[in-house]
Amino acid sequence: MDYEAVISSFNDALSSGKTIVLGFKGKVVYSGRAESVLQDGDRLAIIKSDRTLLIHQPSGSNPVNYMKEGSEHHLKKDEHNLVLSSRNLPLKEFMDIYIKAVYFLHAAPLLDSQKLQLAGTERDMALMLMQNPGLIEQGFTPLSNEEHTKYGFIDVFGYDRSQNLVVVECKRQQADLSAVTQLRRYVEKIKKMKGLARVRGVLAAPKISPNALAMLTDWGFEFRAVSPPNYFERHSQGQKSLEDF
Amino acid sequence: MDYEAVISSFNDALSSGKTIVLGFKGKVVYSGRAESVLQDGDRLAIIKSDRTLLIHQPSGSNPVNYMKEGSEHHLKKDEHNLVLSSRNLPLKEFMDIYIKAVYFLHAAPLLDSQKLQLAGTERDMALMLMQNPGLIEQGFTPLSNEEHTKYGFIDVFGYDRSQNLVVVECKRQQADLSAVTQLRRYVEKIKKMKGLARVRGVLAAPKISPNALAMLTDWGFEFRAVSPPNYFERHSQGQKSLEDF
DNA sequence: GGGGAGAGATGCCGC
DNA sequence: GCGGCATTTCTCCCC
Repeated sequence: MDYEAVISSFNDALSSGKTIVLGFKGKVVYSGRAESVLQDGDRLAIIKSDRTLLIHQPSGSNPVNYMKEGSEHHLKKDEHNLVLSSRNLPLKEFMDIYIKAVYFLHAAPLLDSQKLQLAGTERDMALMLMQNPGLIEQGFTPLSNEEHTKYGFIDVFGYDRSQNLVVVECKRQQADLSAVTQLRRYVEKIKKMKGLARVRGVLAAPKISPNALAMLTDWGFEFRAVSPPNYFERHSQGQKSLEDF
Repeated sequence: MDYEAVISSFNDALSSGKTIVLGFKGKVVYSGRAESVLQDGDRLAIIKSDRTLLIHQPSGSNPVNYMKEGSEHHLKKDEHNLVLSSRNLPLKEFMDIYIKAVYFLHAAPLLDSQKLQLAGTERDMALMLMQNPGLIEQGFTPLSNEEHTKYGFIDVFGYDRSQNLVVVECKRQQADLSAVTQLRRYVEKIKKMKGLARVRGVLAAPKISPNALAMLTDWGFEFRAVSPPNYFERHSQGQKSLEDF
């Protein structure tokens, strides 16, 4: 591929805010929050309209290297090869890509103002428990959302039927040791703030790891098997599908 | 763009394990671990040789939607549009992309056997402290790696000059509340395993948040300002650069 | 802008 | 495969 033509197309695309996709063979060197070298291989470079740079290998879901939004990119010829230099001065991050071959270069002015609508998060799970407190236990009475925030980042917070305070920590997937220590931290915070000797801690998650369960029971806390709400599962039998949104 | 030609190119690329890049306008619907809808917009779809699918919007560093390695992908015509259906039956995940326009389609047989060489990780920081125990304090004696692993995932572990056990937790960036609770968990584990009343806990990080510092001192632990080793900074004044590797 | 915490987290290593 | 944990985590929310 003609390097002059590549540089020309690249600069044109960059200045007009197009999204650029480059298939190349080369080496990637990064220096910033850490340091890395990735020896020659075939990769995909993507420069977005916000000047984010992603380097993707032909497998795996994460980029092997990247530069954050607002970075500067310069493509230039260096002896026999192309070099793509990216820098982000405010973040003190630098990347150099030594390009040995260009397989393809494509640029298009992509426009997208949409945001992802997501259901089934931990927040949805907490809302579900506020609306169905019986999923924690009979007689559980959640406090309002206002009061909830007053005590910090506690997912669900309320009283059991004996007027004991209950702190509920939700996890949308299997709860681990850090979920237990997080719950413990919240319970201790409430005890201290309220001057109470007894505050119950409940961990609500679809499942829990054995070690986490051991630590949970050691600390006198409880586990409730609860899964996050799933819009599709709740509505699919009733004719409606996600696609209708 | 001719849809028949697109489908033909796509199927050919997919069956031969090429990496595919598709610039398109359309809607993305996902159902699996959660549920999501993303209304019409211009995006990039990437299918890697391991059949990972990434959907990227024209800004931001993370994919807005994705399907994991090993998913199946089928592109077909549906009335006036194209539909890319992806499914991963073992993971019970599904995605449908309703394509209103194809801006470009490119496929190339990318080959890459290299792994990223990364320096400046938390593990590197722990090794640095093992080799320079004075960074923790004078008289600190780390135990060997074998003994270290015996007690679990503790970063650095040793004795101070008064033969007190010291547990060191490293963070490569600012330490937060969860770093303190993690340290606390390790200290308690060692106390229990060894039957000791006193075990020191040290948090080594470049900095620490105010609340984390408060909790740390509440628990009688200590903070040491230590930054992860940075290969480039250590060698740049001595002529050598990362690029030489 | 910083702190705190979730994420459809992903990826790595160890058992 | 699961468990435990780091990540150049990234992203969002809220102060």
